[in-house]
Amino acid sequence: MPRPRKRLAGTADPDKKRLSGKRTKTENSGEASPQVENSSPQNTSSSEICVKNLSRYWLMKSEPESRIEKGVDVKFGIEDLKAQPKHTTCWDGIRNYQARNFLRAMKLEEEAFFYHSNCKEPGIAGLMKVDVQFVRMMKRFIPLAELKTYHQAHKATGGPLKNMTLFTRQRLSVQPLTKEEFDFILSLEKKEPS
DNA sequence: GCCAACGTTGGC
DNA sequence: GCCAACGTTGGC
Repeated sequence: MPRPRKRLAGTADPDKKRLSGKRTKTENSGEASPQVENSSPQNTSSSEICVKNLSRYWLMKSEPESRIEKGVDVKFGIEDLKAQPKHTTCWDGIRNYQARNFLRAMKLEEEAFFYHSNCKEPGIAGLMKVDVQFVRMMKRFIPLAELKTYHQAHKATGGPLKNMTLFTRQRLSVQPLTKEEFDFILSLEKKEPS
């Protein structure tokens, strides 16, 4: 069943459902499993993503445009994050196992890109730190199309975005980035839009 | 709004 | 455990 991406919750709200909110029976393993940070480096999935998991940089998707789902507007763009008390929100509403495991693997203060999805212009809008708090806008919006162009080129040249999860794992709403990917994307801010 | 990709469900 | 049907994600 639905209940996709982010649904906001101010700092002040204790009630709301947390990201671990139990739903149907199918939750199995995911729920019971404890912190990922504990000694056991249990494998989440593909080894490749596991490795990235150690990189401690993230990309999190959210929809900046209004869309009603089950009577609730799922809109939550970077401006909405900024508008939260303390610029902070709690990232709930994630059901996909893999995405949830990544949420659990995050540590405070790690950096994450805020990605706008399912909208007119998809792409990376800003920076957050895990907490989840707004840090700053990108100096310029980095469109998906531009990232895709680099991804394609890097597949041939072995550049930093050659394995970017955004393109290799479609539909994953919380994903890890390598330091190389993260730094390269930050470097794009200073470049002219391609 | 369309639809490809892909995750989930459930019958067998 | 297989796999068809179904539901969701998200670009275009």
